[in-house]
Amino acid sequence: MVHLLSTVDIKVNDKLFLKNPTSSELGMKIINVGIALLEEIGFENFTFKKLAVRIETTEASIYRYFECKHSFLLYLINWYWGMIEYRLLIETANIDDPIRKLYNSLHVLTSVPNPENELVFQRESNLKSLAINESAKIYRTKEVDKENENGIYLVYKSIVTRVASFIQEVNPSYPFPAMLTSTIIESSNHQRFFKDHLPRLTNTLPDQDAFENFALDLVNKTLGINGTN
Amino acid sequence: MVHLLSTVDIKVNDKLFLKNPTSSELGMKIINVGIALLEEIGFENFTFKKLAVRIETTEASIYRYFECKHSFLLYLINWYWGMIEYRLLIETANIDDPIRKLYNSLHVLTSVPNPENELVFQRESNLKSLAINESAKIYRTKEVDKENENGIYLVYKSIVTRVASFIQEVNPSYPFPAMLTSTIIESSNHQRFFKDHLPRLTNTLPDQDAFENFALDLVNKTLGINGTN
DNA sequence: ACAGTTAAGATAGTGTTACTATTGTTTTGA
DNA sequence: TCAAAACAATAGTAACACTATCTTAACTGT
Repeated sequence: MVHLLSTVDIKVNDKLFLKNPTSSELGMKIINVGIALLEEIGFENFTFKKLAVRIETTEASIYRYFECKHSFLLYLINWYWGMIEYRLLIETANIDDPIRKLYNSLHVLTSVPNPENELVFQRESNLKSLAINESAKIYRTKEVDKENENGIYLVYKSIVTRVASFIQEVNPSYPFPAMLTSTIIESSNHQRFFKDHLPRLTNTLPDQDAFENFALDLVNKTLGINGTN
Repeated sequence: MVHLLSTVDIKVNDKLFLKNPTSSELGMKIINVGIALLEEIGFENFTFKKLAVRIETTEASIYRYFECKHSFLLYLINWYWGMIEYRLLIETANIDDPIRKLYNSLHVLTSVPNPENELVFQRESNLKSLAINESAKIYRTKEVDKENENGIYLVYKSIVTRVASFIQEVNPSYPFPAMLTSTIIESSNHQRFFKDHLPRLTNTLPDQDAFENFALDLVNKTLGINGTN
């Protein structure tokens, strides 16, 4: 057993790998250097060959861990979702006020973690970038239904279901809790992408995280919460 | 000159093609059969070779029109955006009430056109499917900044700016008009995708278009519109 | 200490993708 | 009717996405 990615172990659906990468040094290198390489050149230009060169191993060795680069990305995004779910659990534990639970959840879903500040998970901010830049590509494929049957999206669905249940506690008559939740998750990612690349599609506020404010305002007004944050 | 895609001609940024496909029979075949093939096998599995076989021409001939399959998809999505902008223009012309303009805009952005009902544009519903399934992939790449410099996203930005201006007419103090608009556009696409493939991420209403209702509710409450639709 | 297993490295090979280049034939429009 | 453009036919290349095989290194249990 080697040094882990973090103090808490995130379980990832075992259909996403051929051999568990957290079980070996090479596996960990694939993950860590893989995240960096994906960030650097993007999913389209990413190949196992390039990754193999960078970590001084061979394509064949990487293929012993992952079936293809699509599975690899799915694995990493699943890891990211697992992390979000874990943080959601912590940040809403022992809180009774449903509005507070919802606010804390929103923060977990929409904030960008500070790299200096990664207490529980290493590479949390790198995985966030990955989610912002690449996550939209993973399920918009012809294979989504098959993957879904294999349980690949369970964690994502569980996150949405959990936050949707907080929304229903806050406002039991609101008819679109899951839609609102998944819209905020997806929107968080693409608005952050827009901010960096297509700023006319978004709005910024001086010295503030505009998206967090946007999402909070949206939720408050949509659910009829009139308290001050 | 051959039979056009529609009665109104949509101008698409000429950096997206090498030779204008609307100017020839073969070009039109590439577009029409290309849309169908993309719908059938998805962007990942789509190749110019496969398209060439289906329309009984050669790869080389298709390459005379488009640089690569990414440009081809961008071209089609730009066509879609052009169509949306045109419909936006029509549906808000000669209307003074800003709320009505906004409602009509929302309908243009979020509704799925009936294939029987394509008055102005052929393939409008096919292009809508294409937008739902593939549009999220086009700008999440390392080339987005270069493309943006070439004006590829001008039409999308123009759509957002236009609807954002209606939002500001309705509620001048709302601080996130562009964010709200682009969130609704993107959300419309991914919620429709979720509905078909990952239904637990969304909500459905019996006998109604849940997303249109969700978006309308969102806008009404966010902007403080309290009239009945 | 040694045999057995497993992981990884090294190397090679295959079919497909994403193009580019060339040459010859047909179309068309001035 | 003649010149240019468009298209078809064919060939070729480098990279990509794998798969297979063989060897060496490392660790495991008795």
